[in-house]
Amino acid sequence: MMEEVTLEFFKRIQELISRSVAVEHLEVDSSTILGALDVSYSNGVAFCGAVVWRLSEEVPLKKVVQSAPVNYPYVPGLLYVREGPIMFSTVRSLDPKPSVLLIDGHGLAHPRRAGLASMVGVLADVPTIGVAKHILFGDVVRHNERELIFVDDEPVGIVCTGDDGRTFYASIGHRVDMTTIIDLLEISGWRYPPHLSEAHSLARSAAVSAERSERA
DNA sequence: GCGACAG
DNA sequence: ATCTTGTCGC
Repeated sequence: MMEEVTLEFFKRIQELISRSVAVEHLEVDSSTILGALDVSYSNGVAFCGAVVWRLSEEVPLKKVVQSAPVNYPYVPGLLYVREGPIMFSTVRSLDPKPSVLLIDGHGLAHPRRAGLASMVGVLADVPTIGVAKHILFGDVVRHNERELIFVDDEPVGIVCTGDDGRTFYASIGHRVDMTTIIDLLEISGWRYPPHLSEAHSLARSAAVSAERSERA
């Protein structure tokens, strides 16, 4: 558990960074370079898996894994403290630089409007979209045929249910708008982004192989 | 005070 | 997230 003063400190940073979040339209087409990030853990070490794709292709352009010791516990609302640093480092190592990043977590659908996706997006100056498996904050409202997530009476995300019945939550991270998110989900057939599934298995397998070499 | 709570 | 146990499908 973190000290109260430490929690307040990290929350204050979040509030300031949230003011720098830009909501603007980003065009996505077949030439878009899409990146996906996820983190796995093993024995106190975090492994960040990153996969880069050309939206028009079915095979990733590049796969990268970075690892670093875990320095902070998971605290709801402060995931960025735990996963932000290694994601930030991994994003900077990406070449080519993705035109937009999918990040495992929320963006503006957050009590301080600055989830992991927004924090990484602003700090790395890269467009980001947060994609989480569970809701953290915001009001889900039916709007025509879709379920939108509202924060401060503003639509910041959308609730989706893939063909497999699994629900996920996509929200604005940085430098994208709802149209960008909807366009991207449309292209993916409204199912959980396979790019993130790939990043997850990449990070997980890195963690598992690290466990094996440690036991040996 | 109690329940909720990304990963 | 991770760990553990049990069931299902290829």
